[in-house]
Amino acid sequence: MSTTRAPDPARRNPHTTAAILEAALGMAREIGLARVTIEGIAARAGVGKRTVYRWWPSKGAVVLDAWAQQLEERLHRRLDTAQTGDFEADLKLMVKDAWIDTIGDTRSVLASIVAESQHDPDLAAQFRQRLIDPATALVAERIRRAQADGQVAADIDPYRAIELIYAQLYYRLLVVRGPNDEAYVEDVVELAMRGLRPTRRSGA
Amino acid sequence: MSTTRAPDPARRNPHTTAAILEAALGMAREIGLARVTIEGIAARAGVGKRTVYRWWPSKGAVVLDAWAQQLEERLHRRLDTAQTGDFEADLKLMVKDAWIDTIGDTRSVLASIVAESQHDPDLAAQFRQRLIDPATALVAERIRRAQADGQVAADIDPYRAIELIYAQLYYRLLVVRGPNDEAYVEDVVELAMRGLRPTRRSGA
Amino acid sequence: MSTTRAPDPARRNPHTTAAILEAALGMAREIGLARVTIEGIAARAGVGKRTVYRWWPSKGAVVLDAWAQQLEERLHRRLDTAQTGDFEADLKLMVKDAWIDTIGDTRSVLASIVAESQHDPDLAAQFRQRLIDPATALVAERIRRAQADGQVAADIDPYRAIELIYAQLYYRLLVVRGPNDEAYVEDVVELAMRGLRPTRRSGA
Amino acid sequence: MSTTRAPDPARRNPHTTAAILEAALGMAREIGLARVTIEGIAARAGVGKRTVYRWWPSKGAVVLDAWAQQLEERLHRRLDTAQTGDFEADLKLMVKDAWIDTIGDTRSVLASIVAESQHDPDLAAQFRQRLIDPATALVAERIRRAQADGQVAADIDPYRAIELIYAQLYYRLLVVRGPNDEAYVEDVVELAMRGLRPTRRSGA
DNA sequence: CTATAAGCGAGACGGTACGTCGCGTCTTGTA
DNA sequence: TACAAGACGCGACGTACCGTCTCGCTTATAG
Repeated sequence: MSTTRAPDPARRNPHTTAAILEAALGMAREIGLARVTIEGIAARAGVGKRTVYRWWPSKGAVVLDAWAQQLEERLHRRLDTAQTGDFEADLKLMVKDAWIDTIGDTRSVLASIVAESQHDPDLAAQFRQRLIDPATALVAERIRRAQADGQVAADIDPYRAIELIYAQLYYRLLVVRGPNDEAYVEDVVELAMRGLRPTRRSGA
Repeated sequence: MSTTRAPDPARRNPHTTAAILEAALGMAREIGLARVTIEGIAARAGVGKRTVYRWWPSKGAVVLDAWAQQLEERLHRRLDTAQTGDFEADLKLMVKDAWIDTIGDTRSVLASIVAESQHDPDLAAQFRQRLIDPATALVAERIRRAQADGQVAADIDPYRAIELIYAQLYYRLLVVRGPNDEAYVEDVVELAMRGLRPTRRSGA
Repeated sequence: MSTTRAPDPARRNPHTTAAILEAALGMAREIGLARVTIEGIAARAGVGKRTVYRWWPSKGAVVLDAWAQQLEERLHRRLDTAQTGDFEADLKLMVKDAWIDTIGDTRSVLASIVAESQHDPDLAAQFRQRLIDPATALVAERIRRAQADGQVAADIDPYRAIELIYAQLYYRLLVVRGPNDEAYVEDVVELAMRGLRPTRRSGA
Repeated sequence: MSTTRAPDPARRNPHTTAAILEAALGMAREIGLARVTIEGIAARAGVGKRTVYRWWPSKGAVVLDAWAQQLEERLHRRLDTAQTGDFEADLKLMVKDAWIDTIGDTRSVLASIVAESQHDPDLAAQFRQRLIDPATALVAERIRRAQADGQVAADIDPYRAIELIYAQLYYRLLVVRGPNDEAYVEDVVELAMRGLRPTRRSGA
């Protein structure tokens, strides 16, 4: 009974889809998401505006889609292989891989997606679902192992531990100036670890 | 020799200024900064658009100005009076005052100003200058005293300590869902304090 | 290679076009072309400004278009049927038809289009092409026949003869006050005819 | 009891006045009256807008004032000295003096003042009073003498005769393209004279 | 010989309209 | 039915001038 019929994904043209995603991500990196427009994406992809609107609800969604896809390609190389016995070392590896190697040169895209999602709850949800949640789950698992090992205090909520680390990175990305490089990631993890380690004297 | 002359602040009409700031902040709270327009601000303030553009470069700047001014009025009530001997207690008081009592009900304005500042470096600079820096300076001073007291490890950079706390608050505001209330502030400070206290073993 | 593509006339919406033309002419008659605005036309036609700008370069062009179209509808009724044997009588009929019956109540629109065309060469060209030239051609033909008949001196340029007549009408319209009615048209033609008739004595 | 007092002409600053008139005329000649603005005049004259509005009601009035003043300076050289016995020759001299020598290079200013006066009745009145009427009176006098001489038919209204001539010049200025030079002035007068001369047969 | 009322420069102000951009919906024609 | 193309109604952009106003400064009589 709906007036506007839902599009049929089976008939979706993959070349068109790829062209749109590439145009969107390219423009976001070149001029910033804020200055990207759907008209611009469509023109650059050689596509009608209608076609963009058919498959995505907003420019943020297109760019998130394109960007997340690129991240996923970069991602599955390492992460779960980073499994030495030393939790702090592993943590540094995991965070560096995610923040430096994977996100790396597209940090401004990340920043503008977070910005955009402040007034677009759907985008915010998509963002968390596609980026925050998977990354978090992976690290949470490792933290739980570290708690079993006794390398992390048992009374700490793994998700709060993750917040403690990522919050610092996002804070530098979004709020204050300052380096956000490999050395900083190490510092971030070290500062966090001070609070995560079991209190030694407690057992004495 | 300049084509566009700078306006003379001495001739600025204070009633007009106040009307614009009030309109801007009101609209930002009601419909969100993203949907605020300069046209709308001007209309609501009963003012020509030109008058807004004469004194502010962007809608973000107007809203930041209005909001910061409101915060400053709320602010000078407590902050520096929060001086018991217990650093952790003081810290909780200071952060609660800033985050709950002062910012409190205008958190969405804060979020959208940070969002806007992702593609507006001037706004970002203004934001840091008017909000981040003063709040930071105050807390940094207290941390230094706590280091002298031995309540905070001497090898910690006070600014990193502040980041450790505020980053958590901003992370919940901007990136992940979750309560951001008084109880959370306490938790944030407690988690941070775990890492800030001097390592007991060092003296042994 | 062109930045701004030309719009495709085939996709022009005829209802929209008609609404714009009607609005434009209506406003020009009611408040005068000088106080007509494109914004106003668009609003009255229930149309976006963009749509007006897409098809016409200026408000003068819209009004000229609307007005000329109306004149053309009024026109094809008579003009060429005015063919008695008496040239002066025919001339009076033709000019009255054009100036009184056709232009008649829209004289102020004519005046303001001429005014506007003083600083808009494109409009001036359009105006001549759509109004002056066709009217002139028709009368010129009749004058040539009168010259063959011996009712008009053979050594006179038909276009100068037409100027002699129309110039008087436009002069009253644009420059000096005074009636510009049916009686005046007769007077204008009579005064012109004094100079157009063959010099009688020449043959004696 | 009037709220806004009339300005006192005795206290008017002649330097200011001159600067405004010069700026206005200069701009009208350079960019056309249509693109002249009161703001522009004031800026170029180094004068406050208020001062312009104090003494003139519109930009058209300023430019007319400046232009008429210049014409008056140029004018009193000849006109009434053009008094040979031959009316046609005198007429040519008078019209050439007015149209070629006096108005000459400022014809576009004349055109735009006539244009402007289509929607500004005050300007229209000023224009006729300062330019049309004096020029007309002078020629009318000479025509009356020619009627007494028998060089012009007695049954012709001198003002209609003047219209017959000037209308042709204004028509070329305002409505159609074509030369408007010395040769054309001669042609205009000659064509008009065909109709103005007494009908020879009348005496038979 | 002051003082008080212009004229004047400067330009802020509330407005209206400009001409442009991008939105999201729509229609048309092609494959 | 997906798609390229783009017209359309709409709302906002940032700018230009409008004509009025308020501010100090200067200038020129009138007390």
